[in-house]
Amino acid sequence: MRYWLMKSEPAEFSIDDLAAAPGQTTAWFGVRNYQARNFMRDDMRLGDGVLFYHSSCPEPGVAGIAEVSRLAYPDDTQFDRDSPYFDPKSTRDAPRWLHVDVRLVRKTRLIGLAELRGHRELADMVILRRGNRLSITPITPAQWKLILRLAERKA
DNA sequence: GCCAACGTTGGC
DNA sequence: GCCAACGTTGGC
Repeated sequence: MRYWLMKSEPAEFSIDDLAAAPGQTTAWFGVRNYQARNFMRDDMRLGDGVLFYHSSCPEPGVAGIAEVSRLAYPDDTQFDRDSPYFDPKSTRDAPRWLHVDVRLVRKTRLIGLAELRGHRELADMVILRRGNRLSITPITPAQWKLILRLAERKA
């Protein structure tokens, strides 16, 4: 069992959108970075823990807990000419982009970036490192435990 | 809107 | 295979 942090821009897909989705589940469509794809394709297992992170928004931070509910399969948006995620170089026979499904476990209070940075034990979180833009990053069991504990605290 | 950091592209 | 140019990310 592994743990992950997955970024989403709430203007595009927020924790509330996930809560409102059928089965409170979504395909993690739109990833177009090989490293992030490889995490989904090669390393994610059913039941892996996911921190749902809001990025590029007024209040960036962890907004909820989710879990991997389906192993990697092709991302349909790569074949859709009308999608911003269309990839003309990808084919049905050899799809370039895969994604997992993610299911909501529960919303949490918003744990903001400043708060995350305030914890020495979280200093190694990939997302807190300077210049990091990777949209899917591994979380250690210790980091996971601490952040879940923070989630239970009052805002 | 700014800008640092980083990934990708494409000419050579 | 190098690397400059370019585009994107994402916090501020």
